[in-house]
Amino acid sequence: MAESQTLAEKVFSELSTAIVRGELAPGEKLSEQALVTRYGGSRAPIREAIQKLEARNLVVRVPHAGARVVSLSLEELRDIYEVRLELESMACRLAAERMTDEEVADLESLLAEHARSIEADQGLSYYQKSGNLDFHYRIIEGSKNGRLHQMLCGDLYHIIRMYRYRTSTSTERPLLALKEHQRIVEAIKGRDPQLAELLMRRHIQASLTNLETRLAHEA
Amino acid sequence: MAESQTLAEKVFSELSTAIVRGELAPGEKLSEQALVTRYGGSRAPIREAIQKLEARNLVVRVPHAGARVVSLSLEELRDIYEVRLELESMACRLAAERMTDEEVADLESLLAEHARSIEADQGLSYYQKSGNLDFHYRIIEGSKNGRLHQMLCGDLYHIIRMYRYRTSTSTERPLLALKEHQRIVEAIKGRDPQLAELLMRRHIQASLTNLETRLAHEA
DNA sequence: TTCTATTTGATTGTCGACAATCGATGGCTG
DNA sequence: CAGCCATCGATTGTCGACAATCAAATAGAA
Repeated sequence: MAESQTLAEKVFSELSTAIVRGELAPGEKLSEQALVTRYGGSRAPIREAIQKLEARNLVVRVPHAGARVVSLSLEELRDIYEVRLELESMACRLAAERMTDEEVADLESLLAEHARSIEADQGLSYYQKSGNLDFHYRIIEGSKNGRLHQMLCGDLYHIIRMYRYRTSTSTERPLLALKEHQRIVEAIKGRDPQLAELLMRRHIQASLTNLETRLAHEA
Repeated sequence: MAESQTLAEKVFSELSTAIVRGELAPGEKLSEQALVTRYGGSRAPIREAIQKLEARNLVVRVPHAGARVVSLSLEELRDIYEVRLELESMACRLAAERMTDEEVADLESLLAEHARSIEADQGLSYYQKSGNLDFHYRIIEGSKNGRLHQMLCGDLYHIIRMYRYRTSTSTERPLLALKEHQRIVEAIKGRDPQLAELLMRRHIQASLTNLETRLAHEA
């Protein structure tokens, strides 16, 4: 059933996950010939896949010189986080205004589930990976702004996740994060856009400083 | 000297300006064959150009069905403006923090020039077109955030300009806009990020409501 | 007549080969 | 020996043709 997608899209999605997972190191060159022998097909769909990756800012392509996996400097990473901080705070404010009561209830039950899985000391890794993303994702969707959703989920998140893989080994602070999440949902439930925005801003800023210290230690 | 650019890029830039200028109507189909006969070359570079246009959200491509010039609904246009409002206000805040004194001085002289050209009742159209863009562009650059610059200038502005062409005939309010610009620069010069952000937010919001009423009248 | 199934036409996706360009290796000159 | 230039190899950009897919027009049955 999933065979209706074009070959270029399949290669694109495989390459995309490979880059995000770190299987292709930042700065590594993507030779069209090599990709042909690996993924099969001809050069045309591979080129198209590479262009799609370029559109998502996962690779950089320079004419007549080929494509390389993007390699961000600390300044560029900070720039991205700065933009994400602003956009996601905005999304949270809009979500407090526009989410339906049902969506808010669903969000609450999601957090309750997270609390249980943490309390049982199970699935800590789950919460770090998917759970955290689920929470943020729902709020972004709750903003009811398609372009905002596209920019955050389509463009920024892939890059952020790509750089998280290298640094996400250190012990997260799931309990603290969960509490922050609960307060945010509370603000949304109370239909307090300004408070919701402020709490989300602080929440992301915390994770930003967290990442910065880790990157500083690494470098 | 400018012949080192690849054919695909040339077609891309020509198509890009054609779309922004409205020579290609929204929703119009872009047949690869037709583009080949018009711009020359083969289908390969044309396909690449179309994909680049898709990356900038100027066309939408559905597999096996071809590419069409993007046609935004009122909701989508509102979404875009909502995001632009937030990002450019953010840029203004950052500019107040990070612009060098020299850049601020240049911005002041630019506004003085605008004031002269308006006072002389000359170049009103110039001010509407390039002048306004120049002002916003410099502030975005002053934010010293490359990603922010890319998102605003690379992705959002083309679409916004595309829809301005159809509605920019009504008499703008250049005098009022100039005054708002001057106040913004004053805030930046005073190194007051919060005020600068607030003023820019109001400034863009005004132009947004302006556009909305015009679109409503048109539809 | 109207709805459905089919065929047809055109458009897009894919392929393999050729030409243009860039980076590297090696030789020549000072 | 250092530095510049030419040649070579490899990679990318471009081309024309073929195969797969979709949309419309046509024919047939209820």
